[in-house]
Amino acid sequence: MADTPYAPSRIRALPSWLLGRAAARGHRLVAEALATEGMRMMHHAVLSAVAELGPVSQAELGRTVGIDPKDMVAIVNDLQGDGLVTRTPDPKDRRKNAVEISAEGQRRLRRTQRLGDAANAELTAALSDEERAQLIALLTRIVAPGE
Amino acid sequence: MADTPYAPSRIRALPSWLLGRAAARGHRLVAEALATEGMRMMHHAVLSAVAELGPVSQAELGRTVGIDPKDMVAIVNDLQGDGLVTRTPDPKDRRKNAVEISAEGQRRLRRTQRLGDAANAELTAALSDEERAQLIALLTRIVAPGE
DNA sequence: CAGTTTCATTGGATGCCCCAACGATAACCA
DNA sequence: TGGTTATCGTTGGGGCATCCAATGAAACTG
Repeated sequence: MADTPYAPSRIRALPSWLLGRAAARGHRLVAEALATEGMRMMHHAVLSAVAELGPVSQAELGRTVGIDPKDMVAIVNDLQGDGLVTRTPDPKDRRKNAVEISAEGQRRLRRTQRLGDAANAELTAALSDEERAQLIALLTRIVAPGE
Repeated sequence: MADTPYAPSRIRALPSWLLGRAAARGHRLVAEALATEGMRMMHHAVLSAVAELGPVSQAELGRTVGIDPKDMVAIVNDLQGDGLVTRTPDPKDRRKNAVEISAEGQRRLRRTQRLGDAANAELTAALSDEERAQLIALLTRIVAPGE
């Protein structure tokens, strides 16, 4: 301990630290890319989930994307205000809103998906295809440790 | 595109998304561990950097750890209030504060380092030693793309 | 010596996460 | 059936981390 007086920071070698830094860079790159279409990351994630799940309740959207119901209200409000999704009462369960993507939402989603992919390509530009696949596999196991 | 109607979310396979999720889990694990010593992540990081760099200005600390000067003021205030660091005016440059770790700060740092290491072990528990080293290497290249 | 830069500090804004409550509705179960 | 429990959307509030702008003091530059 005392014999390593000026060792390079232990913290910088910790997975939690590296993950935080890498995530920050990824967030910045993606956010900047999406901003050119006036979209934010969580809005894009929700829009993508809506496109994928079809008519879906806000609660299920929140579980899928990992967003607090409180924040989901604001996001769906924004998406609806921009005409990207529709929010209609579910006739089968009148508690729920059936959130569905609109035609303009699909067009917007195609553009933002391209932007997101490009940002991710830049994020992992230093990696080969094989290394990128390795990283994704390792991260997946860290994110869902029990599954 | 149209032939994958219910494909699992594209977003969940993006490095930026996985990094965000993994970083969130790492942050949660480390923060919970450090909380048992009444410390927060950034406080621990700054304390570790102070121990490593010796008497150092807040600005250099901020550059090392990647913290906004505004936040550094509050963190050093807390660390000083807990008697973990000392903040004395630098005689050579009266703009700077010379931040230095105290004896109690070193004791605290030893404990929080153990806690941080344990949390990181839990974070990467699903990985073998070799995979953990791979992950660290890949993340390092993502964090510092040009270097 | 004048202009520029750095430093510590303050102020303010934003985004994400968590907890609590509410009225309406649905599901469960005895 | 009726009474309890759970879910849904929504509103409210708070904590925490990150970021940008500005300021006065001090140092550096040419």
